[in-house]
Amino acid sequence: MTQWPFMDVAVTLPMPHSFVYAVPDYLSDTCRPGMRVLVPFGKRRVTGYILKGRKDSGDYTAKKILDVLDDHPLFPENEIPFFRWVADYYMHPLGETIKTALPTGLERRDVAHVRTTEQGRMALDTPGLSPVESRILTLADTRQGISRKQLFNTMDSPSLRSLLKKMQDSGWLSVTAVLKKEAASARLEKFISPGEKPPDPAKKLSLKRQQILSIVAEKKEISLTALRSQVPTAPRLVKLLAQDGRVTITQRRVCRDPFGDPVEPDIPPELTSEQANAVNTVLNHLDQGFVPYLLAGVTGSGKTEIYLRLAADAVARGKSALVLVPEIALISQTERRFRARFGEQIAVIHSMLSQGERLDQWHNIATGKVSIVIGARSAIFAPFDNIGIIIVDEEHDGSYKQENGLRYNARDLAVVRARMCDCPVVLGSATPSVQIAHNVRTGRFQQLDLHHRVNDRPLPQITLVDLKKYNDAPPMDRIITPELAKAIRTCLEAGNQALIFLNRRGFASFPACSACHQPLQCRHCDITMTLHLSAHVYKCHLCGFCLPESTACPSCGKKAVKNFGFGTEKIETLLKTMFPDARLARMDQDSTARKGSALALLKSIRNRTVDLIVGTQMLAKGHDFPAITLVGVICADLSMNLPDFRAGERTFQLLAQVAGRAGRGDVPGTVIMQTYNPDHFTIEAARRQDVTAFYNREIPFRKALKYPPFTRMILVKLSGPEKEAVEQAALQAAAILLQLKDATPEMAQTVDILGPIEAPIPRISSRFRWQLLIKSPSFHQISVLVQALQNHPDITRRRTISLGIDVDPYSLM
DNA sequence: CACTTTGCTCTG
DNA sequence: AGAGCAAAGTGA
Repeated sequence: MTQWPFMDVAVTLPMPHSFVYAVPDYLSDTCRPGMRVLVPFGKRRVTGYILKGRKDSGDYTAKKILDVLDDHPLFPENEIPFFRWVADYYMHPLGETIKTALPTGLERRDVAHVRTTEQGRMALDTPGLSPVESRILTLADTRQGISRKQLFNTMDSPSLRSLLKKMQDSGWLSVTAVLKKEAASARLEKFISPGEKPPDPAKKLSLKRQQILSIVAEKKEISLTALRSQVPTAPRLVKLLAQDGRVTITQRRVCRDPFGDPVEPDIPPELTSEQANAVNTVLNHLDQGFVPYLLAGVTGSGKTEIYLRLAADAVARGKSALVLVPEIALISQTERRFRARFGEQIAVIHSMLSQGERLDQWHNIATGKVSIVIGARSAIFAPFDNIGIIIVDEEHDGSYKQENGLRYNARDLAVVRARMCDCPVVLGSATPSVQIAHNVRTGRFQQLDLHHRVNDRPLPQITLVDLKKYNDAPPMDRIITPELAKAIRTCLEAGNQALIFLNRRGFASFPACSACHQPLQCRHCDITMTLHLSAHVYKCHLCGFCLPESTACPSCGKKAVKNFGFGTEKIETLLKTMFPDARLARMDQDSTARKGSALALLKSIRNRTVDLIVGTQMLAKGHDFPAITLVGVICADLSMNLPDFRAGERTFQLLAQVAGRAGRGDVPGTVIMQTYNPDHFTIEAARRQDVTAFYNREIPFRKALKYPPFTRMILVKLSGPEKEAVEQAALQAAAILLQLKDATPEMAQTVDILGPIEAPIPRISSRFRWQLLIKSPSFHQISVLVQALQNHPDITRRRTISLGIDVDPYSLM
């Protein structure tokens, strides 16, 4: 291997370009692209990623790499162009893009710490000390001191900077750089194997030692942890035995296993003719390299089996397969089926893994131990160097879009990465997004169809119930109408399961004061809080702020808060009184917060230890529960009136998906959908589960209003702690954009700048929010425009205002 | 004038 | 991002 004297390094800081570092001799054998390094950067040390070697340092005097933090690259060299593409497209610094792609907790950097000196401790007694000063001296009086940043956060005194300087100058405080360690690291374990020396009969061994030797002799090799479970004092004894040469101790990296109980291997079922067709179409066009497919298959048509076959084929070709799935709950199900087929050949990546588990999965991928990955959105960055196919299940799902930091869309990146790897990409959905359906119509995607459910099971019958006719009915009938109640009863009496869907968690979604008529607002955000009865609090769903159940109205001080509105918790209580004999479960963010509880709930549904399940959208998508014959939708219109051009699309998809949970077993399914808008085309299309009808209505609307897929958009979000400053910045940003736009006649024609407007939620976590929407049929135009804005001195200068750039926004909130 | 506060540059 | 420094404020 060529040894380079210098390296291009991307540091984990918001820097647009990479930096050159010198490789010290003692590291020249270890440094390779894809590894993390600790490098000096200005006055401190930060983590960087080696991009490539170079023979000279250019015009720079390169500083030396201080340390190499990996013994194996975290990503293959051929993934770097992909990272560059992502950084470029989403206008995010390269180093931070790579950091987002990698498992969390791998960063090391210097953090400035402030510590009280002996002199400072004595100064505490001096009179005339300001309360701020004594507070600092107290806070910083620990072994490590307190990080400068934390100090700035805890005390918002404006002149803190100069005060600290003064206190440092008088010798009360010392400032040191403390190297922050990785939060996640490899787990090392000791393994014991028989030693070189033959057992010495002259030397008498204790019973315990003999026991250890016999275990080790029998097992050939055993981990110290396993040995300790048999002989508690093993750690000490083993060390002594090793000194005598009777055992050998080796330390090795071990994998923290996130998999639960083993899965029985399955027998691949025979494909339906439709399934076989789809599989063969993809396989017959492998020689064409990159081909994007939309696998449009109705709910229950057996898309997963197609994924399994395609992945198997990729592995047989000596390549790897990347499978993206929207959420953890779904991963568990897909993971089971993949493990049943492929055994231990798979890795999983999702948010319910611990940092260490995620690192180990990543390591298994990067070192080629596995060739299939199943994961949520971030798995699109899996460090494979030889991808044979990329699959995106439930392509339409919004959870593929990351909504903070690097705002990427994993579904879109799947297509980009497939193009770079020159391999097919299959996006599957029963309710394809308007975007992808449009790509099929314009010939950019190939469509694979599954019109029939497996075993020709019928799609469920969907009945709409008009909620308007219950406007004057008792409250109970307005939430669970007599039609729905009757259907649940019939379902339960037949011994089947029913799923009740409401896309809103909590007990009461609209607490308001009966004295002053003000809704109960969050202190930090401009939204109404939600009552969570089981936790006895009102909770803000945006920032997590809580008020006790017994709170007085914040605006008038009277204890007169009444709980209007309803969520899943309330439905659960209602159903409990209506069907006291039914075994009831609720599945939403609150009931699945604990690790493993989501899995336990899904298991109880599959094992039929519950009859009636209330849930939010985490239950609506993708699951296969054969015993569910009834799906009840409490309110079909909830997501429809959001200020977002995709509200209709989302509503349609959600309703069609949730309906698809019914009738996946031998008994045909029924769906009762309660709605205030039974005549709306979105609801009507969902009732008939008619994707085409929905598009035919939706497409002209998108075209007329110049929305995607007919336009490209970038949403520019500005936020900051001061209302006026944010507004000023937004107006200025708009002026800059407008000027740039008008300077180019072509842009003046085609680019639309909407806003600036105050965001639909004007304040979240005490930050005020404004936004601008930039539209044009040409992505290049808006990209150039926003990049110019991002680099504009008037914008970069304002340090209290943060600029968020959302390319291809999914939500306009 | 002494001392803050703020803006700007630079980091290999 | 964060550190250092120069320039602009601020109050006598």
